[in-house]
Amino acid sequence: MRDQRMSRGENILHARLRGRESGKGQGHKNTTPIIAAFRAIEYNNPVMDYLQRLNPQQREAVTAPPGPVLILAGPGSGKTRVLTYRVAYLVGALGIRPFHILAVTFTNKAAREMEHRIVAAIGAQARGATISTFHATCARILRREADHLPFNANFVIADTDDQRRLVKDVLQELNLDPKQYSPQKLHAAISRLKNEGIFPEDFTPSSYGEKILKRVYEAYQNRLLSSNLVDFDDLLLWTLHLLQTVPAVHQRYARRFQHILVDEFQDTNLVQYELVRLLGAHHRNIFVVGDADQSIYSWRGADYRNVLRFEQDFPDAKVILLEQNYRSTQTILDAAMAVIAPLQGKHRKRLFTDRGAGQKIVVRRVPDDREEARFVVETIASLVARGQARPGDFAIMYRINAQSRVLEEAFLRAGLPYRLVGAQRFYGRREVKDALAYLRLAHNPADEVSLMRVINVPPRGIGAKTIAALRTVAQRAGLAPGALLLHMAAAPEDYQRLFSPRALKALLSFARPLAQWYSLALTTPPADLMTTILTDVGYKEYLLDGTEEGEERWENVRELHRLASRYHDEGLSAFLEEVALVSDQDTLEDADNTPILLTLHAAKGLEFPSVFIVGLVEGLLPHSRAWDNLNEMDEERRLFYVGLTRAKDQLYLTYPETRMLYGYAEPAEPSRFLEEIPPDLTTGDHPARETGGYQAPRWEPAPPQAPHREPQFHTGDKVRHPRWGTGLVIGSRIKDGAELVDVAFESVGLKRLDAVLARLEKIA
DNA sequence: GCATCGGATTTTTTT
DNA sequence: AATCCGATGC
Repeated sequence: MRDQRMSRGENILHARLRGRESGKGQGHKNTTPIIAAFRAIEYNNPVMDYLQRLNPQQREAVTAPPGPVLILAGPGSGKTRVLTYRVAYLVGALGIRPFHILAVTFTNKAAREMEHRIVAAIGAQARGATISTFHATCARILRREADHLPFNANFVIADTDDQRRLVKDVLQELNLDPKQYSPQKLHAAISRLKNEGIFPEDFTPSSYGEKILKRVYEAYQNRLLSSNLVDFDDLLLWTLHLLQTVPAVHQRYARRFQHILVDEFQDTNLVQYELVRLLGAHHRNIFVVGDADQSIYSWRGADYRNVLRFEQDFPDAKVILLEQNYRSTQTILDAAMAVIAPLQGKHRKRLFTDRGAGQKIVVRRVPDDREEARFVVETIASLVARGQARPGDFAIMYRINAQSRVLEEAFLRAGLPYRLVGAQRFYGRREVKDALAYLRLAHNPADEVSLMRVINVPPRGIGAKTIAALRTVAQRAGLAPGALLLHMAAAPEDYQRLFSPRALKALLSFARPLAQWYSLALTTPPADLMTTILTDVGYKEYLLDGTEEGEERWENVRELHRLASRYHDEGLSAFLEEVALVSDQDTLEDADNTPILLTLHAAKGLEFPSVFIVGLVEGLLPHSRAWDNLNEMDEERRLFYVGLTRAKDQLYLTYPETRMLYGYAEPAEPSRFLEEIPPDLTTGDHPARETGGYQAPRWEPAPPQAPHREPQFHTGDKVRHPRWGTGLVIGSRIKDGAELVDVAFESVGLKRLDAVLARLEKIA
């Protein structure tokens, strides 16, 4: 009731506002109390100041009347700004309670940033709005509504690794040969079904392969449920199911979320679309922002056609195009447009800026990925040294994570700090996963994936045989193996007939502490619980095997402990959820002024003054997986487009003549996308520019390695270093194409330096 | 049950 | 190159 009234009030206010806007010429004749009130808001409210700073299209978007709104926003067109001010406007100008606002993004970082900016715009009155990711929002709803669901509220979120393990397990259970039915592919197929909103029982197989798929999907889903687990896709799927089948729940959330805003709308999948549509079915206050040209997640079920669907489902939607770019130079935009020109689309954009042409794009051909990395590091180092840039101005982007390695090495070698975006690096580590599995188990002993992960780590005499026996007994008892263990700890005598003495002893050695952790988990903060568990099982001693690697692993566990200690008040459940839902982008902190290494995917939504895109060769970008698939090829193109449009001022594009494949160097062709960039926009080694030159016949052995360079410095030379002053060269040699010079400085003594990086000069 | 070795297999991108 | 898997020997 109350909600209804409020939203009617909003509409009245809004109608007045619009009337006033369109009738500007009429002056201030109409001074009803409500308009007077509105003017007071206008002059006292910071939001209204900000409105002045938006361009007409942005302002139109921000102040659009409630109802369906579709914003098609080119890169750098101020889309985050529009979203942020829209929320600020809803609250500050229309008086909507934040409680009624739901803004969804794809990463926690984006959500945090939006919240931060909203608070900056309208202050503390913004508190209470739900600004979060799809997945986190759904997880919250599921926990609250667990009564209606086939799992309970302390479910744990299964990550990709868990999911893959489960599929493998299931294959074994069904006696299917994992070589014949790739777990990877089956898992992908299951995920695709889930993203389309299809539960196992809804799936009608139409071929033998699909029959198998259905069986695996069913078994997989049963395993998840019996473990009280939920995978990423389930978070969305179960929430949709809930809204569709439980009217009371649907009403509750549809009433609560009177205004829904969605960022990166082109990356929503069908289930997400349906969620939004259902939640907004009554009030229709749905404000979505997207750019079909930046759709790069179709492999994850994202469907940019949701943009079209939206237009169909809400034919009265206000559609606003944001085309002016405030980020990049025209040169960069021209290159970006050339790259996506071959794509077909309804609204082909024209990107423009008033920033001017700017610098040409630097294109660089290099012999291999190591030289490429060296080029990147040297370029950065020399620009920074000359005071022309700050280290934090640079981002280096690549197609696949494996490419980061060489880059990291180059930075390390040069002694320059860098930051790598990627959570997997940490959360994917074995020791981190082990420690988390213990915590998950203490929280939810039914979790079979976690149980199997750590039941014999460190080794405690529970091998395949014992595990099989445990599973059989558990199945007969109708319990999850973990639950059975708890019972076993309480009443070991019941199990003497069921297990061999040896197996029973081994199982009890795990079951007893498990039971303790389980009761401890209710009251103990996560970090303390972790300490207890790891001490109980002797995990530290297990890791510290005297090797350096062991030290490193233990260090990672301690890092996890530090993270856990931040959840002292929120508790274990919150910690586990947070850990499951961190995205790669979330690991990026913008403060620390160092170059950033990241995949092109992770770069979406970010911007940097200078951007390197490396590895621009066929097979990498476009990735070889896309070679025989037009849709995927288009997506590769968009991915490159996303990368290009991250740059504000300067782009560097590099392509090695070889690429590494499974540890071997293979000859590589320049990327077709690179060739499509008009050469005029570039300087350096654009592939089209070398057509006149001599080209070695392909079949001949590769030309001699990188030109063997002679040292430029010789023993006895006098040199000057920008920081250490003058010194005497006492030796020099070429290593990995770099010249390493030993210099005795008058100030600091003996140093070995890279001649280029150190900007060493000869003096007479 | 456990450690070790050799061979196969892998990688696209991520909530 | 690095990890995973299975077979082998203890």
